[in-house]
Amino acid sequence: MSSRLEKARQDPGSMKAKILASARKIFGEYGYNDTTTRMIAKDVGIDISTLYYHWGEKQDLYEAVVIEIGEEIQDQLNDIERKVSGRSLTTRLEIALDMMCDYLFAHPEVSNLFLFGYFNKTRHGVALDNKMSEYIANIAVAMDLAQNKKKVSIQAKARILAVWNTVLNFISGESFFRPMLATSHVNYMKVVKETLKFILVPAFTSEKEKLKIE
Amino acid sequence: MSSRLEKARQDPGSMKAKILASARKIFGEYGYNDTTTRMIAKDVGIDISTLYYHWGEKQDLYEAVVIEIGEEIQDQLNDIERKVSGRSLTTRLEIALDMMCDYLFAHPEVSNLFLFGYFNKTRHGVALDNKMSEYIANIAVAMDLAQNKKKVSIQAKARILAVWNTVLNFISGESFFRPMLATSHVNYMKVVKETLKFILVPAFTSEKEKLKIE
DNA sequence: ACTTTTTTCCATCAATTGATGGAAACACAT
DNA sequence: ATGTGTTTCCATCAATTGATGGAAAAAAGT
Repeated sequence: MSSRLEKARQDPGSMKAKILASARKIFGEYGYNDTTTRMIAKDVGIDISTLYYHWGEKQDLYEAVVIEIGEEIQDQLNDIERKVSGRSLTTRLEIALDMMCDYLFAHPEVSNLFLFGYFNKTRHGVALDNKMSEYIANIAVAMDLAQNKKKVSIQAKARILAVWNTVLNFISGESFFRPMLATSHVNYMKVVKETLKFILVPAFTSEKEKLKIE
Repeated sequence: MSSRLEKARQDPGSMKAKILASARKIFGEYGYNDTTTRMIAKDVGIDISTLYYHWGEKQDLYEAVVIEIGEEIQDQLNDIERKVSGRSLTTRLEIALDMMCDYLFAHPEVSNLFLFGYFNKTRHGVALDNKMSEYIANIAVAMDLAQNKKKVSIQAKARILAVWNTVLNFISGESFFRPMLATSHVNYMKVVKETLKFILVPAFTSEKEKLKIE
């Protein structure tokens, strides 16, 4: 299935790639179980047997989507790490939150698929679990919560998870939260960024001082 | 359907009530679409037509579950408000987080159903949306983020949402997060509480000082 | 003991869904 | 043009699922 994904990447105009793109969109909107192969096929404009011809089982197609997104996240984290290196902790946090928000708001299916993966009891092949631990370790080091990728305390991990989730929730929950806030999409993005900084920056910057004591 | 719920409440030993209890469990575990009426019936130990005899459509049963949980949350918030009144902001936050965590860890299906409701594009009748705005306004006042229930700023609302989501995520995501933290259930609960306080208390207590300036 | 009402289960339906076989349509080299 | 391999679609299957009709069983009323 990894080779299938590679082929789709090699030729973005190929039917394989088109199907993958639609699959990503639909899976991201409805989750694995609520997405039917017919929905994806209709979105591409093909018969479902054509979809099966190119991708085989529904599961394989889903896994390809998950893998693709996993790599995208990794790229994004690398980008962020490059941009924030050398800055102060507060600035690092602010830039990281801004960049992550921009990316996720532009690709809302990503946060949806993450959250679907978290809370679904019924597992569908490869989840994002695998890479998750790695991401967390990297972020912990980048945010000065750990000196060594190998040795990240449980507290540090939990804090990263809290941050990560808070971001994902605001993106995925927009259709639910925005009516409550009675505001536009553009202003919602602004408020989300503000709120994230408001909540997260104090915690981690005052922790910096606590660390000196320890 | 409200009268149906009332009947179930009147006699907790009734078949109606047993079905409701099982429905709450199963819906909370798998979400609306991934729960079949057969799963619930099997959990109760009855035939599915018995279930339909008592509750009618699947949707009605689901709505009854949502209503029940909504009322439970309201009670819980009232409890909290009673206990924290008069305390300092920091203490209020700490007590509120502790109590909410205790309740949600004891009833994990509650946070699951909340999150399912947030992110599902396919709506299933009554969601928890309605009460949500009310809850937020109440919490905002209780946490000194607003003077008046009627006038809660968009920033205040967003902050409450962030806190609320962070809590829900840790509860619902336990099966996903705990392996990453490689710890026991009991210790997970402890770490979650610590993490929530770590992240949330500084944000809101330093805001308190900012407010004096404004 | 008898009706009458309520409750439970068996059998079944129609719609949806993941998946496949096989025929047609297409592409392309010779 | 002919043959070969690829791609696409139509028809269909088996399993699942929400839902119902009707008969049996249980409870309640007289």
